[in-house]
Amino acid sequence: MPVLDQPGDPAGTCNAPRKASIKDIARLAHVSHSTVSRALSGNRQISAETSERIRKIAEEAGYRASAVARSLVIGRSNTIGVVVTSIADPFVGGVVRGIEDTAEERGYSVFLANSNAEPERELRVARSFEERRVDGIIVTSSRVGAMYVPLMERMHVPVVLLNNQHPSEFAHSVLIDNVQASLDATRHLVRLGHQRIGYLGDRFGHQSDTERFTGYRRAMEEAGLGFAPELVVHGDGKPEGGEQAMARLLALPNRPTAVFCYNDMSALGALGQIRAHGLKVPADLSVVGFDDLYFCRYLDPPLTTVRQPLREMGRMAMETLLHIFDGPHSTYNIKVEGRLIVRQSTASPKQSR
Amino acid sequence: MPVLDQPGDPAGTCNAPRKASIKDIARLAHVSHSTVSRALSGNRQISAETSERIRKIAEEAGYRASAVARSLVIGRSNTIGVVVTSIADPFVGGVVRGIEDTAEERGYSVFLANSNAEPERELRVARSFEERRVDGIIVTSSRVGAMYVPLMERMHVPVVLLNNQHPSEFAHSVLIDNVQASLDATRHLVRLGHQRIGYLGDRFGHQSDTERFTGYRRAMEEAGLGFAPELVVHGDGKPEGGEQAMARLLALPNRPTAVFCYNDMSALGALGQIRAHGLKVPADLSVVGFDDLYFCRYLDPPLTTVRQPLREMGRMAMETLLHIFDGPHSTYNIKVEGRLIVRQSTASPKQSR
DNA sequence: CTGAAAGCGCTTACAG
DNA sequence: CTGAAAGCGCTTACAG
Repeated sequence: MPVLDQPGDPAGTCNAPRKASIKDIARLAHVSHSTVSRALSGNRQISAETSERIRKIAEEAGYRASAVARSLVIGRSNTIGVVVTSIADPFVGGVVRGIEDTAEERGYSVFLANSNAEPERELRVARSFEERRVDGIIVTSSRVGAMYVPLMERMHVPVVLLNNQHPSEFAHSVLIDNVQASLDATRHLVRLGHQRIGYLGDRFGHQSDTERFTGYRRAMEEAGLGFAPELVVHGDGKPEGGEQAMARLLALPNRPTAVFCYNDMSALGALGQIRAHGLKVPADLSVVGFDDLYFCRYLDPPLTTVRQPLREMGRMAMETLLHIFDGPHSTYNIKVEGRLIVRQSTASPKQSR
Repeated sequence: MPVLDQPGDPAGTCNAPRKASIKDIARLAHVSHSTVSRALSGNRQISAETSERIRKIAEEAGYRASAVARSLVIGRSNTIGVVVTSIADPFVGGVVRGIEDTAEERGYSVFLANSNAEPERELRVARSFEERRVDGIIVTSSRVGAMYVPLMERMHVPVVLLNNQHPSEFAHSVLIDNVQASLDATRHLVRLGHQRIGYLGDRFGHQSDTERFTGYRRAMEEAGLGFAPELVVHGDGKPEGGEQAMARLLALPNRPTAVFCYNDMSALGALGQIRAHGLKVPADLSVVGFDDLYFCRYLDPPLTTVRQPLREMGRMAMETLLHIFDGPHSTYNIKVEGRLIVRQSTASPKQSR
């Protein structure tokens, strides 16, 4: 087994000796480092035997090419940056899984960063991605998607917005058809006979919230049920906010018989609050969520919700990036269909008399 | 505003023009690129006015230093690699949040990769991290923690194992005191008066499963309840597996009155199965989980479980890495205390006569 | 206080 | 088929 000489560290005292470089392998193989580079990158000009010999030597020496040196030379890093609000959010987790799976298959590494929905941190993250020379960026659920436009113009790096959208030459997007999905969800409640239907939204003004509210309102109006502002409350997209918002709905003198929630996390909190008030779902109140997170079918009662294909959406976002990498790009705005999954949290309202 | 000349792309036709480099700034500022480098890195030798002037020019030119070039020179990348089974797993999400928050504070970027619990993919990921020249690696819930030892010896990069452990000069670990925690959990059930207590484990042989089983068994024996092999079943750490394993317990002629589950995800499936059999929790069966994922307190009934401080554990893993980076390192084996959170899914068994 | 030079570990025209 | 040379964008001794 070939041994590298470690100049300056003869006794191996230094606990982080230099890693083998292409030059070390060249010396070991008695060829130039250019030849090593070619052999290892599968250049077919190098004779098969030389290639094989070099490859074996490199293997035995534990040589691993430096992606950082290569990136510097070729002007691409084969990395992408993913910025999420919080990776602890199960929606985000599903999406990132799809992104990373696809990236890994295609030889890309992914940088992950949480913005915690703080614009200032999101800016820091964007700057760091820029310094890292990522080849592309995927952003989920940003409230400052517009921020990326100048960034992209300077970086000349494509950005895919997931779960929100911004019209721009550089910003691509993957998102669910929120209006249609929430139209479906609300119509489902209407069809069951509900007349007072609440909307439990998100107070942060995400585009997805606006669109889901639009679908809700449209369904109400087309059913001739009008629009009652007191039936619209806002949480924070998390269980805690759902709890509080639901409390406001329950405090109403004439409370709704059904609630459509912005997302499953909000619905989780809403369900807890309903239970705390001694009410039953769906007997007293029907509840619909959005996302179809993994826990929905295990709740009691199992939650009716709109399924978003999270992994698939993540995959699409990454594939969009890949398309843009190897070709002249138009702007991609991919719209995914949601699907209403009816479970036992929705039923016809009790007869009131 | 200074303008860079873009040699070879006069018309700006190329859609990815070269980013400004230190040389461009040097030309604009009429100084050497060494001076630019020093000014921008805050070297105090450069006169304040020159520094300020250069900084302003760089800012206006939209200059962003290349972390990849810097990494090559300084021999550190200021990145870490995180390998997880699946980022869609809520346990993992919590931990990674803690890791990334800490990394970001300290100027480190994080590479994230899913292993999907496939040893072969885990190997690919490790190789890719090696090529990326990450400064450290954090691995959660690996079943092949031992695999990292040769890798680390070659890379000379510290590895922190989270939620599993391997004795080695290079492998550090952060994990909960599983034996104690499951001792607490099982004793809680014993104290409530349960005698037939099941253990719903994980079939993949994670170290954490072995340890939790040990705590369970010890508690059973110290209570003089002995050990009944038919009361031990195995899921897959996910709701589906929990469902199936629970079905086997419920099919027993003399079924248990309480079940301690390996984790909350398994418990979620178990609860669904219990309900499907028309049984009530806790009246017919008490259930205890492990992890205290965010949904536990919103279940019906809210789940008694052992809280693991996920974010905090992630933070500790990253801090361990940071300690090792700047000092001579001993081996860190950090043990965290779990805490039993008693909710309404556990109660005394019904009197059988 | 500033500059010229060397070098980090690769890739890739350009010769031969 | 292989090598010598240049260069990617930085940092940092070494001079002055």
